Amino acid sequence: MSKKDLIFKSALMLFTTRGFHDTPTSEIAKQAGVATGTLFHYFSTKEELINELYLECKSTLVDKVMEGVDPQWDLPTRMHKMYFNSVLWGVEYHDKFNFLQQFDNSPNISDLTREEGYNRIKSINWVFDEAREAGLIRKDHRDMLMELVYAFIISVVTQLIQTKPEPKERDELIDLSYSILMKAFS
Amino acid sequence: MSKKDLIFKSALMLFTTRGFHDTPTSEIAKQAGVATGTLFHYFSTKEELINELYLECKSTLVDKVMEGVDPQWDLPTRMHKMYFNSVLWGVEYHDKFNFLQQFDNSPNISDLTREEGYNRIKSINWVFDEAREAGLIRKDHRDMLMELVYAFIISVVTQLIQTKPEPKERDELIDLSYSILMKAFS
DNA sequence: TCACCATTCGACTGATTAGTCAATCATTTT
DNA sequence: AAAATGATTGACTAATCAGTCGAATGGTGA
Repeated sequence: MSKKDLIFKSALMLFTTRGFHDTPTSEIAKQAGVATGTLFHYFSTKEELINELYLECKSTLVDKVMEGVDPQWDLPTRMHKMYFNSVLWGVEYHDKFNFLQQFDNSPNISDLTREEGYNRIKSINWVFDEAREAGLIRKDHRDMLMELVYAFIISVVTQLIQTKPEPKERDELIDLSYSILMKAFS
Repeated sequence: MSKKDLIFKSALMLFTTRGFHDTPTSEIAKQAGVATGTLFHYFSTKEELINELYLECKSTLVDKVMEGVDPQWDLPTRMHKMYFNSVLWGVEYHDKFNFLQQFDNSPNISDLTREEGYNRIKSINWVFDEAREAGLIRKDHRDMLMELVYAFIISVVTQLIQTKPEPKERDELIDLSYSILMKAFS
């Protein structure tokens, strides 16, 4: 693992457990096994570090959600796969999941970064609009419904992290929650 | 307004906009119009200040959610009223709403305070147990429903704060989200 | 061999911060 | 009116932190 990645990993862990301003750069460097000078060689400020970390998380999010999704598939199949991937991402990368939950609306992330982050996950939102057009979910109040769908996913992930079921039962729960989602939002 | 309340008010604003560790006590005192010594006369440490602030927020939360809820009403009526009150609380007191969202899981709040905060909102959680007893939801879904309700409330409040609709449309949106929520669990 | 540059190091600095303290000021009690 | 209690002040200090800098290292190509 490169020094840069070691710094990312260390910062991710420390920022989520101690918060941004209560995590000294010296501690990030120490946990990463590098000198502070090295940290500032890769990231000119602590702010830049957290902003890049934020984008890195958003990128792996969209990668995982889109993984194995064939554009040729019909809409319901793609939606189901993406929903499944979303929840699995939250469970498998729950350190990144936590980080995004904590810092998505934090003042440490610049407006520019937030905008760039929004661009990176745009492709996920497209399918939502497609589903509305196709009449799979109700048409009114687009933005609020989207928020509610995300809220739904977040609570499923939180629940799975707390109960830690076996893979088989876990997958069944995700499928169950998906059918509930589709029923509730149609 | 007492000096203590002025300090509370100033700290609430600064903690939510700048974060705990990026808010100097000197700045809290300045915005409150008092000397730093006065702040430390009322709160022996900065930690104590945020912990007391946390409990204060929890208390006004439970007051608002339970406002006008008659124990004589049947369960669905009470649940609907409480859901409505929760969202309205988030909109009306959105500084406190933001604060709790940011600091509910922050390491700055001590375990003792969190426990005390949990005690204060206990009466809200009872209604979930009641719903389970009454067979309104499946027994193993209690925690899941709770997570989902909280996640829903957060996204509805966030949405309402962003779009600032008229009271009539606002109430419609709250009811829409509530009906989706209920559909998910029926 | 040597020049070059990216990488790495960690001691160091200037700035900032939480909390102290000794001194007033205000109010109530005796 | 004297004494006591509590509220308020802000200059001060010891500690901490983000970011700097000059030196050391090692790889690459001429």
